[in-house]
Amino acid sequence: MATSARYPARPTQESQTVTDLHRHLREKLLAAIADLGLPATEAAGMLRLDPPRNRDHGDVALGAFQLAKLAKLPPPKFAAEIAARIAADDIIESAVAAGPFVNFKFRRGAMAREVLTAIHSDAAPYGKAATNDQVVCIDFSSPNIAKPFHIGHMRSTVLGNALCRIHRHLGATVHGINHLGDWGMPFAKMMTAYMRFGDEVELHKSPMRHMFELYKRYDAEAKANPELNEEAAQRFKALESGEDNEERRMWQLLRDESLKAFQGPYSRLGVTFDHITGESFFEDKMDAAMARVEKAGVLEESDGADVVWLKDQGIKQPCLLRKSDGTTLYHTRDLAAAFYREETFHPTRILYIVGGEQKLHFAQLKGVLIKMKEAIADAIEHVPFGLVLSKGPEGKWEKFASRSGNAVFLDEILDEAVRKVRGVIAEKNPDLDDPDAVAEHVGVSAIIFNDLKNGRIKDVKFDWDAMLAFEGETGPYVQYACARLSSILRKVDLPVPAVDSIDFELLADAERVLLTMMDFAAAVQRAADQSEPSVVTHFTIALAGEIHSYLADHYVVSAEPAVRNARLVLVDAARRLLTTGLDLLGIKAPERM
RNA sequence: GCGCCCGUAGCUCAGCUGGAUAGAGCGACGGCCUCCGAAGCCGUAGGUCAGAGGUUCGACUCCUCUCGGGCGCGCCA
Repeated sequence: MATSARYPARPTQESQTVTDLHRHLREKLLAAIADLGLPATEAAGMLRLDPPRNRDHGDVALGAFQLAKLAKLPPPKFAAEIAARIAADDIIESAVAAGPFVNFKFRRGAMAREVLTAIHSDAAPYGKAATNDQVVCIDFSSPNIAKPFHIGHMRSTVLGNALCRIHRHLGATVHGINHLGDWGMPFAKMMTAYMRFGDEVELHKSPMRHMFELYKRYDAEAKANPELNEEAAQRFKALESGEDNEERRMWQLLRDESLKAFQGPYSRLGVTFDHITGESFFEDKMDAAMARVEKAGVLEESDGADVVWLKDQGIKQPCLLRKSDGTTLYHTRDLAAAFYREETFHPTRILYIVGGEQKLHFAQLKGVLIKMKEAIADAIEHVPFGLVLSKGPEGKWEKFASRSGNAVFLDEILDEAVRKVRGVIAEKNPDLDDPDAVAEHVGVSAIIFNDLKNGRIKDVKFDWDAMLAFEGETGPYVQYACARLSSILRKVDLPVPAVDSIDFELLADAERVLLTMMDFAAAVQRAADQSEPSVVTHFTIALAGEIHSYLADHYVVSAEPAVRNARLVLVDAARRLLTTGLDLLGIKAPERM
């Protein structure tokens, strides 16, 4: 599909952020390649510098296969020719041919200077892209507020929050949007349930619990009484009529109470939105959206419903935009939302952080826009994620279902995590100030971190033990590194020296830490390009591991002044970078824990 | 039935859009607190990358098929 100027292709690996050291090496290599008589542009495209699997080989490696073919030389011979043409200088320490590879090493002092200066510079956040014209709408969390906030809602919330932060860090204009499910049949069912079995006192006392009870009761009763669903459909029709009637007042009441109840989990998770525009927000915009579809000449009637066929795009199921009773659907509202966002925000990307089971829905949404020849179609991007599974009675992993009652309220999980952290604090750090606040913070972070650790497409196996583990690759592990670094800075009780003032050569023993730090910018960029926050999560784990390892046998406080100063800058940089990394995930780094 | 996703160590997962001996954490076993936080560090054991073909100089990575698990498929969201 051709992309318009308004909706340019996504950033590619080529434009990916690299350090000045890499740029320097790349220039040298291009000169060497030119010296060997290869066509410059073609060769430049083949010039890929990757960190070698085994970092003992070097800091970056060039696999010379493609270039050697272009040069009509055997790869080992070509690699040797390249290596011979890269002279050591104040940045490059060595270039060594190893079979078909060329391995490069940067000077440790140059590496330390580059990465530490960049981290300490206040001009721009480390890892920020030079320019960024992207306007990114992120549609996330978007819970159906007629149901309680449970573990299943957390993924979209936490993933979307992290993606908002990551894009902002890269300098994009971001609109975080909570597209609440506050319209349609689920809401009508809740209204019906409330009017039949509800209790106003209970509703105000504990809205989430009460609505959960109503939800379960409705589900059970509707199985025996299908007319309940008919009543709900009628109530939805009455609501959508736009008249000031009982349904509308009921809708308002339930919506207000739900929204209030949802503030609890949101504030605990530290998640905020730029716009809370639920489906109901588009109530008065759907006629215009439908008219636009009609005008494009793609709307067809089928069994009394209005649909758009997408067979030419390989989608067999039609997209339903209006039911035979005249009411609207999920698709209608998403379409109206897409038009609204286009006009209001002029986005380059619209990310829908919605479970993978809705893949067809978003393919259809995009398909309709493509068929209508709407430019916004190019911006539509479904960011799917895996299900949350729980262990069933027979030990099999199965989908959480709120109706079967195995749903776990998010608050319960957070409370459990906080309780456990509180216990750890009592044991390990009994003198800590305000342990309850720290426990709340570390416990909640552990849950968030756990959710952002694995690739988003994977199903999450809900496992209390893993969720509440605080050792190894966990949130507390990374936060602990931050606390430990802060502690060292406190103990030294000296201002962190100016970066320029230290002898960078003294940090040669921290090469693994420095090398890991250099990966940060690329990690953030990749996380944004692929909508994959776990890349950042893994970065924080890696850096925490390297700094912990370094600290085990490199003392700061007792080192001689020149070494101490250099290490202070390193420690401060590691703390800053870990803090930034965690911040991108929506987690704060504690000074003490 | 059709479409899509997943399958890597006992468990939970990485593997940077094909590259050099497949890496972590947990669990197991063994070490390290008379210098900065042991929520830590160091080491040992553990893998025919589900299976079979194919493409390639080179495949965990791409293609085809098979097996296993999951999700989706017209008036729900």
